[in-house]
Amino acid sequence: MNILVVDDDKEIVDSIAIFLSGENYTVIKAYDGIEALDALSENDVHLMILDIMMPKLDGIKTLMKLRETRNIPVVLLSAKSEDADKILGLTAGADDYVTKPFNPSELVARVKSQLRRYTALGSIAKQNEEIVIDGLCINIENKTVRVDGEDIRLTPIEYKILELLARNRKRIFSAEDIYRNVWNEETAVGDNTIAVHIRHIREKIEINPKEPKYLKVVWGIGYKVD
Amino acid sequence: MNILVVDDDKEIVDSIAIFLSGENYTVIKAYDGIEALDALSENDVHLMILDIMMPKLDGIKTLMKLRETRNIPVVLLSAKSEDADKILGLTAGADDYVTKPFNPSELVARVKSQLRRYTALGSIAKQNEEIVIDGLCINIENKTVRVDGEDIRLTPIEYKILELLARNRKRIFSAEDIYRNVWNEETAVGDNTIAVHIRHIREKIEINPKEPKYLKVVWGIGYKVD
DNA sequence: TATAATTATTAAGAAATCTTAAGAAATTTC
DNA sequence: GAAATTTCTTAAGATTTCTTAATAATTATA
Repeated sequence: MNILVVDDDKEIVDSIAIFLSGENYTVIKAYDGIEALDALSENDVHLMILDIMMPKLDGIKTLMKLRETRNIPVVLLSAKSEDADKILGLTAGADDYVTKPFNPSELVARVKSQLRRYTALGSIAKQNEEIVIDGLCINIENKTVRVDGEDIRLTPIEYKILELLARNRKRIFSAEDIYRNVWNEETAVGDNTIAVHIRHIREKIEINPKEPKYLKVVWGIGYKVD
Repeated sequence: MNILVVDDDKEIVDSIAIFLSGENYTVIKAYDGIEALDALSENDVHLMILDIMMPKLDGIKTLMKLRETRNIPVVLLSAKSEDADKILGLTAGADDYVTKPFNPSELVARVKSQLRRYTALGSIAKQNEEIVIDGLCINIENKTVRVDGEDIRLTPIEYKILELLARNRKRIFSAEDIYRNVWNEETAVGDNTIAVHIRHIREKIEINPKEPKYLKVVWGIGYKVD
């Protein structure tokens, strides 16, 4: 679970990070609203702890901006314990409100409580999303693939590559693009590794791998599904 | 939306009721833990506001009893503002904690916040009595499992894991997912616990654990029942 | 057409993941 | 408080998946 901690006071961010890390959460740090929004778009954040008073973009505005697109739990932090502020924050779409100075264990307990509900059974409102391209059918939720009604067994990496390409139909991905998206790392793997995976996927989903119907190569650029 | 308000102080219950009614919520009242549990079984309650210090059955015990079967949001009320109590309450499965004396508008804001999340995620819990998957039959109410008509004895954790997977048929749960749902905690690194429990469950419910019919592995991702 | 560049194929060893077993630690039961 | 049960830890063995490397085939271009 990835938690984004946002406060312009680096000491506070660091101390919160220590407590959360102790509970095996991954912590991402940001020091103002702009940085927070950047971090949100670049990472798979599951919960945000957000200070209200910050330079550039304050917590409430950041929260409202976030709520335009995302629904993750947000715990507001503030020095003010004015009821009016709490109400404003909660009305703006926060899930909880903690006033400074706070007991770190209480904050951790509140984080757990929010995550418990958010990730609880079936709560993650995943609709049964499917990508269908001719006879190729990818079920995102169950991570299953069918071709002409027949179930296909893909390995985790094979599946991720196929989902990436199918999700972005007609877009061309270089080997490097695929690597970055699937492995989430910088260190490059041997450059024909991708080719090998592509071959394996083709072997499984194509009638005739020599003349791929789904997974096509674009010479000198990369691969695509169209 | 129906809100159950529980406090042994009738004045408090009444004043909360006035504020909630003003927001068009329907209020159900109870004055101790026993009454609360009765009210819960007799009404379609969507959220509970629960005082901690009460005669007969205190708030924490009431909450724990509730959590055995239901998942509605619970806001704890307490005169103590001790952090230890907050943590205990939140750990026991509460969704929020408000200390007396409180600003009624803040309480209403927190109620709204909880309901927003609860209803947004479509958590209206369907409590199916039984899950049947071929010869596997799980009775949710009695927490019993039968395979081909024969009773199977599972330990509490084993049962919870199986129910989780069976309730969400075909959905794949990583070890981390299972951990979060069953233990309400994050996984420690290098943990093999889930694998061992899976093995034990298979030993009990599968004819041939080597070729599981119900509890299947999805390599590199997790486990599922389908 | 010859040549260089890129992609495809294959097989095998390396790495990661899962299974199994056995015993220790914690909890519950009697 | 001892025994039984349940849960967790550890580690070796089995299986699956990933990567590498060497070679073949294809495409573009000079």
